[in-house]
Amino acid sequence: MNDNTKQQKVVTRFAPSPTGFLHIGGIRTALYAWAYAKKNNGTFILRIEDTDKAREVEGSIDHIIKSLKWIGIDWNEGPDIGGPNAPYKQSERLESYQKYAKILIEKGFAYADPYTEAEVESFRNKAIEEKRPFLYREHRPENPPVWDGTQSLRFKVTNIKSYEWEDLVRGHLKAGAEALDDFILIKSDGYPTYNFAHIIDDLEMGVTHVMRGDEFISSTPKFLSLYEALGIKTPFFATLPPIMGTDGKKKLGKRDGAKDFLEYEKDGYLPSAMMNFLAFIGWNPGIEKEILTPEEFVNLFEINQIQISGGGYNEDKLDWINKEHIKLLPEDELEKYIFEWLPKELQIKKIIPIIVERISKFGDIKGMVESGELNFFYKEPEYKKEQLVYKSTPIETIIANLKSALEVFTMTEEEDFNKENIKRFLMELADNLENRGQILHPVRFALSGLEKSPDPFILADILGKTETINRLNKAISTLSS
RNA sequence: GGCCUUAUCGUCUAACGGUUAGGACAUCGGCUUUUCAAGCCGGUAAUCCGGGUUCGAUUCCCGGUAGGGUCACCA
Repeated sequence: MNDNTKQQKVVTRFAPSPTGFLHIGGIRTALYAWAYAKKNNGTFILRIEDTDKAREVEGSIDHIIKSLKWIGIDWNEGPDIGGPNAPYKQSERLESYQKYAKILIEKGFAYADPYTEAEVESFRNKAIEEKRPFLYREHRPENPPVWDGTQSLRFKVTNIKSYEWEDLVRGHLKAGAEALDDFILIKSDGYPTYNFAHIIDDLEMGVTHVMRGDEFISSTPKFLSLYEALGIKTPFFATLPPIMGTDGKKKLGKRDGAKDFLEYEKDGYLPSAMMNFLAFIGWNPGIEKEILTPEEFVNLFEINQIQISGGGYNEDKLDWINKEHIKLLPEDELEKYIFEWLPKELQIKKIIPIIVERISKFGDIKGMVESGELNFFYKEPEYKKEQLVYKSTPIETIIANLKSALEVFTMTEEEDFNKENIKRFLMELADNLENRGQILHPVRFALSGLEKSPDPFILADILGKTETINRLNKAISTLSS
């Protein structure tokens, strides 16, 4: 796009405000900024925009850090690790904002707001009533008082025009002069607004690429006029597409069901799968491969492949991606990951294939454990006599079949009692019947007590010879009673 | 209401004027089969509407429609 882009070192940032948990929208923004910096051997900064004391939620910063770390995003500079441009919390950078505020006042680009909040509110209401956009500058005081820090400080727009600019994702963008107003630089409580603070911070931290959601397009003229007044170069802008809610209509937000990002961790999704999933909401590398490791994603990532239009997300796809990532896991990691979710009694190697094979039925591993499908292992199954019967097979036949299975199992040596042998023995018996279900169904049911479960071979293998025989005996006596 | 912005299968998307409009998820069917899954194979399914530019528009332009954003001492 611009030859200079390649020359300078890329510096990106993610700058959330600590007003609660992060949802996938925020993480996605962080992910792209992180990936872009990483791909270009640049710097990725985490900055906390805590200038709104009223909305601040205790513990948010830890929560943000935890969320980012879980998915595998790391940063070169941030509030927890410091860096050359410390501090990384806006509430600790007040002197900087003061400094630039004074420069703006001196240059005639800022003035104190003499109105009370109620007065401004009435101006606004009048504009709304008249169905016009609210513009403070229409009420700009002629002789504003000297700013003493108790009033809010406003930017004075002098160049009222329609701005046009280039966006790395959206291309040519513009906004009407209505988007330009005397916005507040510093609030009456002494804290700067986002509009002011982020520009100063980006300047001081050397941010080269600003990535954010499309809700900032309309305020870009404000930023542009401030860059002009300060006489500083604008960074590159990359506007990210919104993530829509599941209904595909409204933009995703906390009020319409956006989950705390860490919920996905609690449900047992794999962080690499989550990253893969989020990467594709709003970006596409143009190849057919869709399962990407974090490394592959970073290497493939390009700003010009970021989507323009908003996209919804569907958890079906997330479940599928999760399953594919589970398949990618090396054996030891797979075991570690799965065991984390299993009750102690279920933490045995043989159960792993069952989980890998059947997880997509439940979406996430937490759901699978909670379904009770795995309980057969440590809980003696309970069932009714009829449940053991396959279709309309006579009870006597079922009993006889269970007895022949029992006989074969009893004769099998402990060390030969494995899935392959069990299957071979059982299938030999089954093939002599008019229907394989006449033996396979009752054996499976005797072992699991479930209408839907893994096959009887793996069940017997996991339970072991002794327990398998116990359960078959129990089934036979249940049927005989 | 002003300003801005977006528009391809149900969903996420590929296509940078010429393709039988491709892929993935979902869905449907088949195979497999003791159940539910999984796996393999196959099918259905899309360029919002109307004008223009062009030999030729999903692609470029204009209008309409629909969605989204914004108009805070929130970010």
